[in-house]
Amino acid sequence: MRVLVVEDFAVLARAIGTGLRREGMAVDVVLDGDAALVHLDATRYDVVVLDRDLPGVHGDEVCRRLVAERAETRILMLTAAGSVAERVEGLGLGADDYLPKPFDFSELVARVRALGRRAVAPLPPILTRGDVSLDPNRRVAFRAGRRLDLSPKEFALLECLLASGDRVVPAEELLERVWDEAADPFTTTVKTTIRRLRAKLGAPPIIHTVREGGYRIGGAP
Amino acid sequence: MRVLVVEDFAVLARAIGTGLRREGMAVDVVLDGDAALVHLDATRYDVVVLDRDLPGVHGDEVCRRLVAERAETRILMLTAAGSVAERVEGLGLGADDYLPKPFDFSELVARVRALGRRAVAPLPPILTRGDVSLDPNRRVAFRAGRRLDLSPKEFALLECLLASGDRVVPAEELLERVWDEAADPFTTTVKTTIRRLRAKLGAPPIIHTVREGGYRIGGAP
DNA sequence: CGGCCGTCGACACCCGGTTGACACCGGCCG
DNA sequence: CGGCCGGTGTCAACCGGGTGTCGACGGCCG
Repeated sequence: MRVLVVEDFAVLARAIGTGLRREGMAVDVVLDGDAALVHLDATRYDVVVLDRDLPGVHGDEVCRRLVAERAETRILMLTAAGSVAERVEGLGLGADDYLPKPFDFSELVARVRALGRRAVAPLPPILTRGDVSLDPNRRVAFRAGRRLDLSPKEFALLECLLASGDRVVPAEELLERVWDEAADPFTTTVKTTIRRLRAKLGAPPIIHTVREGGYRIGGAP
Repeated sequence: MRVLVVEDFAVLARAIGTGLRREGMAVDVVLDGDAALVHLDATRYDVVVLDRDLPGVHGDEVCRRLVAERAETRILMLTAAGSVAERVEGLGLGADDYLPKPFDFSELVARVRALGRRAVAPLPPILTRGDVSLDPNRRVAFRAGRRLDLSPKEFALLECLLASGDRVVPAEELLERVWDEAADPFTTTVKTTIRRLRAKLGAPPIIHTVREGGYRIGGAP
């Protein structure tokens, strides 16, 4: 885990740096806001430990820039006085956590580590087939990087096809899985929805029809 | 956060219930061990406030069952006498914390909240998504640096959405987590509260609606 | 004790996307 | 050549979700 420590009080900065290194982190230490910005431009950090009161560029400003440009970097802000007002301000700037001085070193370690853990993306259970992908949790689907705007039925249909791999799914099964109600077996709604889904998926065609069999997504035509 | 209060002294039980609700928690109250077991089978609670001396099934027994079956639920045990021996016993049964009667109500709140935080994960205390941030401990929330003045329900709803990351949260799940079991499934309170929350969050919209799916906060529209 | 205010949940209503039926077309295959 | 399966165009009804409003409840303060 890469950590940047921004703290103008040199003794404290050094202590934090060596302490975090002893915990197995890769730590850079800088003493003012300007140096912080230079380092932040050059390197991707997982966590920034940021003193609020800095000479030169103020900690708040560093924080603001960081939030705007590097959404993936987590910020632990150190504030001098433990006043509620100050904490509130730091929060409003987009810091992910704050720690009032003086603090216990073990607490700093725990919080930096917690932030680092959050930095790594959680497991994404995403269905993919060719250039089509679908995230059931976020309820979004993409084709070739472009986001698809799907209605609920279209989404469920696509999800069902993707979940079936390259198997041919009979229309009757789709009806049963997507329209879980008492499905009128003579309905034309599956083919209608397939049509609209195809239109939104665009070219080249990726939902193939197997005559008398059903539908299959991706793979060979 | 969902809390179950198990306390046979009805006046105290009621008081604890309303007090915790005022703190924004979804609270169910039962008066004996049998009812507790029924509720615990039916619902997933984050924290159980458990009186040790219960008519019917004893608190210790409830605790034992709970530890065995629901590792993710935290237990705060209330005991009459504050003897060390009792405390040791309670903890030995797997309770996560212990509070001797009589107790100060603010301490109860603090401990329940601490347990609730621990229940999810050792997540950093501040939830952030885009330019919205929220501190569950201090009960404050911000958008773009401006403090939001939220009612308890609005706060709990926002907290729940933020804690769910970019997952789509079904309205039914929100109802279950933010409101308590008196929840009539046909209620319109979720959409009403969502509306008021949106109004307070202001522009640009950050709570997205997924038709037939639920609500999702932040990320792409 | 009484009135004021914030909260919260219920209706009633509105709106626009979604959906599914119908009619028709076109091509593959017997 | 004709039947049949599946694609297409169109359209009206529907439904899910947003909005305005009101009344109940409870806390707080005079």
